[in-house]
Amino acid sequence: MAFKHHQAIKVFKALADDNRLEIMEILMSGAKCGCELLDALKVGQPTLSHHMHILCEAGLVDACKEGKWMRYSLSADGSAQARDLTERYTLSPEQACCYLKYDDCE
Amino acid sequence: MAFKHHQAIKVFKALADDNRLEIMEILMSGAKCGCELLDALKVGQPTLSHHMHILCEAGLVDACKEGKWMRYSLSADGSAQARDLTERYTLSPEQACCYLKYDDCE
DNA sequence: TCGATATATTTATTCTTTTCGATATAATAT
DNA sequence: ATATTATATCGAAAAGAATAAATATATCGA
Repeated sequence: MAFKHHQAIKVFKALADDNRLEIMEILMSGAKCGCELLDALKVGQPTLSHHMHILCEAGLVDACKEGKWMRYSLSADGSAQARDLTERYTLSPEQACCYLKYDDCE
Repeated sequence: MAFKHHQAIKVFKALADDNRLEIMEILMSGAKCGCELLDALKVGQPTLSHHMHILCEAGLVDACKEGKWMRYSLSADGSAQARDLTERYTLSPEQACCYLKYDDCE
């Protein structure tokens, strides 16, 4: 990949899927293992594994092995990065007020 | 589409592409017409048109016709929504401090 | 050690997205 | 009117992502 906005794409892509957003929402109530997530979603086990991989690669989710289980939890760093990236690529409220809008537009 | 997280997906998908992030960045310096964007990117005109459609549908960009040109500008509302959505699906700093992390993890 | 459980990997399939070429529309200038 | 410029739409090709079935690995309990 020779993307100019490499990390941003990784994070936004990770968030651009229904199942993965559902996973993020579930993990907000606390860490979960794969089988708990599996119960909550309508996907097969290999598919879940794939989604978790993408969320972890993006840094949004931390995973650690606990015996037989994987313990998945939201990453504070990843969350902070996602917020930073969204701010970087959108208009801040301060910018917005100086941002002229033509009268005959909209 | 029967997505549970419909609007979030639309916004994150819109942001999950290198060319579109580049467009967002360019528009941060002020409104532009299509041909200006075309000069700055390495894509053909129909492709640019497609990307602008996606950004507009997501609400991130406003478009209005000015004679022969389209005038594209960042949307303050869309930007605010993108920030809200990112916050909704990630751990807030306040949550983070109450979010236990196991010692033997990481 | 053997069976059961949790997860990952591989492979193939399907669905979606990106891109381009060709063409259409619309405004402007000559 | 006609040519030119800016943009949109259509159709197809190519690339990428999501899913599932089959299989592999690793841990735990009997």
